[in-house]
Amino acid sequence: MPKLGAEPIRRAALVKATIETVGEAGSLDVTVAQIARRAGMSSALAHHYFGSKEQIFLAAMRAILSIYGAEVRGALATARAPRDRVRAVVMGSFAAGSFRHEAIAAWLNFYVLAQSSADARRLLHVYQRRLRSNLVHGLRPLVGARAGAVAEGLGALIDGVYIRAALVGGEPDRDAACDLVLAHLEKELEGVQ
Amino acid sequence: MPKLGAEPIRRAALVKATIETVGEAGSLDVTVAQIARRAGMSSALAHHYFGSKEQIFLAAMRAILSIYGAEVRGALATARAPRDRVRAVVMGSFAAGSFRHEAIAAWLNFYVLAQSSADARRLLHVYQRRLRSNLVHGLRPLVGARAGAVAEGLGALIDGVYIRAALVGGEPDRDAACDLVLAHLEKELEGVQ
DNA sequence: GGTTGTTGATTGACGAGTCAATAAACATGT
DNA sequence: ACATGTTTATTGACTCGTCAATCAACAACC
Repeated sequence: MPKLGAEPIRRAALVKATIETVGEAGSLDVTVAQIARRAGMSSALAHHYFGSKEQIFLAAMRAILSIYGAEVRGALATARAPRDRVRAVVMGSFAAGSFRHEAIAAWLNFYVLAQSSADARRLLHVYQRRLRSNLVHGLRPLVGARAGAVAEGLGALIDGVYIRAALVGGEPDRDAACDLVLAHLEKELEGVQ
Repeated sequence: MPKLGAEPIRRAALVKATIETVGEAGSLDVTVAQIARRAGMSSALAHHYFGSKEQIFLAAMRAILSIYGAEVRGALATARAPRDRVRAVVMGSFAAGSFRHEAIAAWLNFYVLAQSSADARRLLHVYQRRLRSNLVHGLRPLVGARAGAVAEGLGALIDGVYIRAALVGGEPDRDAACDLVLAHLEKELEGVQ
C-alpha cells in the first residue's frame, strides 16, 4: 500500500482532519487517534509525521492562518483607494474559507491554546500584527493619527463577531457579519474625503 | 476537624480555586486534584460537594456571571438618562471584578466549553440575552429601530475587547478598553439629541 | 538492501470518580 | 452528666478507563 511521496499528502490530510475534528468537537480535547482515523491512517503514522499532538495542532493553526492571510491578500489585490483597501481587509476576514463553522471553532480553540503554548501565542501575534498593519496602512491616509485607534476598534470588532459566530449552530451569516463591521467603519470614516 | 456548616465555605473555596487555577493555566485542562489542593482539601471532597468536574466548572461560571451581573446592575443604579444607562452597561462590563486576567481567561474558556456543553451554552445565552436587553432598553429612546443593530455591534465589540485582553500578560487596561467601546458608542449616537 | 510508508500491540502515565473508614459535632433519652 | 445513635465532614487508597508516545515488524518501492 505504501505509495511513495506520501508525506505531504498525509500531512495535509492530518491538518484537514484536525480542523474538522476540532471544529466538530468544539474543543481541543480530541485524541490523535480520532484525527488519524478521520484522515484514514493509524495514530502511529500521525505521530511519525508530526512528532507530537501539539505539533499537529500548530500545523493546523498555521494552515488556518495561512488560508486567512491568502484571502485577505486576495481581497486586497484589486483594491486601489485607501478606503477600498480597508474594506478589502474587513471583507477578506469574512471570506468563505475562514468564516465557516469549522474554522471559527478551531480559531477560538487556538485562541485558548495561545494562553498556554508559547508557540501558538507567537503565531497568533504574527497574524494580529499583520491585520493591524494592513488596517493602519489603509487608514492612515484617511484618518491620520487616529489610524491606530480605529484599527484597534476594527480588530476587536472582527474578533468579537468571530467569537459570537462560534456559538451559533450551523453556518454563520457572512453578509450580516461583514455589514456590521463595514457599518462601523463607515461611522469612523464619516466626514472623511 | 469537621466543623459543621462547612458546605457553603467549601463550595465557595472550590469556586474561587477553580477560577484561579483555570486563569493561571489558561485552560480547562486542569485536574480536580489541582483545584482541590488550592482550595485546601482533598479531591474526594470536591467530588463529594459537586459530583463532577463539569459541575465545578459550571458553578465557577455561574459565580463569574453573577459578579458580572451585579456590576452592571451597580453601574446602572445611578444612571437615569438613556444615554447614561447605555454608558453604564458598557462601563459595568469593564468593572474591576469582571475585567481582570483570571476572570477573562475563565470567560474565554467557558466560551469554548459552551461549544460542547449544553449547560454552559444555556448559561452563556442567558448572559448574552441580558446584555442585549440592557443595551436595547437604553438605546431604543435614542436610536429607535436601529437599537437592535447597535446593540449587536456593541456586544460584539465588548466580546472582542475581552477576548483580546485574554492574550496580554498581566492585568488588562480597564480605561483603554472602556474608552474604545464608549468611543464607538459616541459615533453611533452622533447627531442624536 | 536500504529507504520510505505503515500498522498492531504495548507501555506508562495520568486522572475522574468511588468507597470504606474515621472523626467530630449534634440530638435524644435516661 | 452520660451513654447512644445519627448526621456531616473528610480523606487515603483504589478502580477503571483513556491516551500520548514508542516499538517491532512488515510491505512496497528503488
